[in-house]
Amino acid sequence: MEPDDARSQWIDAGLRALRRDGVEAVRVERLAVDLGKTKGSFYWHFADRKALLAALLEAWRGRATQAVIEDVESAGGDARARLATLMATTLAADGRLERAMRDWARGDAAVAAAMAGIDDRRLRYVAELLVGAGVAPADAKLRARFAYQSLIGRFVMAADPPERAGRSARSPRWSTC
Amino acid sequence: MEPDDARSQWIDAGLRALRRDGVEAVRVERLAVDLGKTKGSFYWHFADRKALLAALLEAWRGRATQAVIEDVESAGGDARARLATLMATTLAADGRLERAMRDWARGDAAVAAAMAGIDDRRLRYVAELLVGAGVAPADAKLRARFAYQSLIGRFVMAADPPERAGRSARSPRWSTC
DNA sequence: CGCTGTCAATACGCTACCGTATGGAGATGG
DNA sequence: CCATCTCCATACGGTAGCGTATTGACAGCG
Repeated sequence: MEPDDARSQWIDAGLRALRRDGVEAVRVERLAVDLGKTKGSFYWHFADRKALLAALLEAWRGRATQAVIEDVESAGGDARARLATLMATTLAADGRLERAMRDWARGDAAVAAAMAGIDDRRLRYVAELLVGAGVAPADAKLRARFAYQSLIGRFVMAADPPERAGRSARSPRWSTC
Repeated sequence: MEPDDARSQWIDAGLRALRRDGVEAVRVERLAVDLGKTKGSFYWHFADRKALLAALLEAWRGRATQAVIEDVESAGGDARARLATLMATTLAADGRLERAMRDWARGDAAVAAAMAGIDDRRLRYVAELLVGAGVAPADAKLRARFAYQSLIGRFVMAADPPERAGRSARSPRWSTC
């Protein structure tokens, strides 16, 4: 977990490549050039390219949901406030990695399963917040799904994903839909 | 345009590969095997792989928007009915090609531009239908965007895209959101 | 000083592709 | 009958990338 660990360097470089150009760009020899190392190092730390990809998936999974939820929870406030925090956080987030992961999920069952789990977790969290904000439980699931899908759609549609769009005022009025 | 035209066969095979496994899977020699031909044929009909990809983009662009809109328009009914038709049609559609195109758009400016144009066209159509259904023009754009994004999100999220889900009853109540 | 474990560089073979060059079969017209 | 045009097959050279094998640098330790 030490940041100067060579293995972590490979993983970081892999995540950068994944974020920038998708899974197909995660190439052992390219990362080696990026890091100023050679394949000899890589194959010391990883069995093969597949092992690196697995590590990337795992690294991302840890940060994908837990971090955001914890941030929102720690920010406090009532359900409505936390919902706003969540939306602001998510809308301001960089969707590139998310997008690359989703691309990757098509064609890799393990990644697809991880994505499905993460989607489910996020959906349950949003629905829970909605219920806390006074939405009828039956409607909450539907609305959560609708809102979440719209968010994903936004990320996927964006030619150049938000990346830190600055103003978040242009966003739809989530809480009123 | 004749369906038994050899060039069209290459394009169809390319679209199949694109749909199944994304742009990266559109490989000249693979398609050649699929078609029981060889590269000699391919390079007779296309200058290079890039030319095939351009043809794929063009082929898809023709069918992506125009066809759906024409279908809905020809089905008739008032704006509300046409909106329902559109939703039913789109929800029942196979999103794999759509998804592959969107993946492809990240990393290819021309594809991204085409996608943006298509998104815009669809959005304007949905907004127009919403206005016809009595929604205030100012709200129509917002709602159209929200609904459309949600649709894209649905396609992208689906681990195994609808493909022809049979029942479309489980879908959210679009017209009431 | 040797020994050993850790990490990295170099060199190699292999596969999957791309694009080109060339030849050849079959039709069609003079 | 031959000339030409269309369409495809075969053969080739080149590149990118994977994974392996081998060697070396360096540190800690006995």
